[in-house]
Amino acid sequence: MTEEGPGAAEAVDSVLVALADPTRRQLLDLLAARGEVTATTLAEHLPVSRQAVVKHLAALDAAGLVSRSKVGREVRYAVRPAALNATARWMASLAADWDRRLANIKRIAEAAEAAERDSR
Amino acid sequence: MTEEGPGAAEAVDSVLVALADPTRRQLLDLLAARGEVTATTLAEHLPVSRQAVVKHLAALDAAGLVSRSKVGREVRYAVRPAALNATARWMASLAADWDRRLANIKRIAEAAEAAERDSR
DNA sequence: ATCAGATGCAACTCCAGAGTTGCACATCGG
DNA sequence: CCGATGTGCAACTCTGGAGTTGCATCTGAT
Repeated sequence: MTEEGPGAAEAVDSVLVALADPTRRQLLDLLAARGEVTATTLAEHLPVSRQAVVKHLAALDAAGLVSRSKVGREVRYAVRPAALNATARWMASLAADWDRRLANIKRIAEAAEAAERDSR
Repeated sequence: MTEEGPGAAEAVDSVLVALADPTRRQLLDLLAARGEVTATTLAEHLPVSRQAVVKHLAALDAAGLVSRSKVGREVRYAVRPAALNATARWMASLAADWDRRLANIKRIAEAAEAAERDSR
């Protein structure tokens, strides 16, 4: 385990940074609900300009969370679940790792306490 | 579903924001590896000042990712897996939701294509 | 009592990124 | 061809957060 190919750490980083912004999460919600949508259409449903939406979509694209496809003169974006899934698994394994270490520490602490009790 | 108590969205937000910073992730790594550590000790293993570490720990504490415990004159921090686990589950269900919607959209698109083929 | 180590508080600098505006460039419809 | 719509590019402002420094405060040890 802990072997998920080169650049895995950077991928997780970009996904976390992307998800940290509430506007970007809202964009992902809209994309998940509507399928393929253009930046202009998305901007109509948000309190920010089209350019701001475009920048956010660029960040989401760099993180692998959305896909771009040009259709005629417009660019349609769609949600891409793979990266989110990978990050969710990374997070779950990290939490499991913490649990394991905490159990270890607790065990050691109890052993030390027992030794202390015996010594006096 | 989608009913995880009041403030669930804010909790997820604070966890994502906390995890978005590389220094804070490094702090979590150190805490997971060493158990209970003080801010001063953590700062010795990082390229930033103790005050910076304290601020990061405050953010992690607010997100529920670490716990504080005063022991004499020092304050020891420890990792707390629950919040990370909850966020991992939230993320996994979100990814599953996207998958479901994408499957739906694909089905509709294929049905439309079939209708198009029949009509001509 | 006193010194040293640890934490808390406050004010400050600095910069990445969120958002904007303006305009140039492509493309579709008539 | 021409107007309308959609996109791309660039420069700009501005706020929040990351980091620092200085000092005050508290506690443990000799």
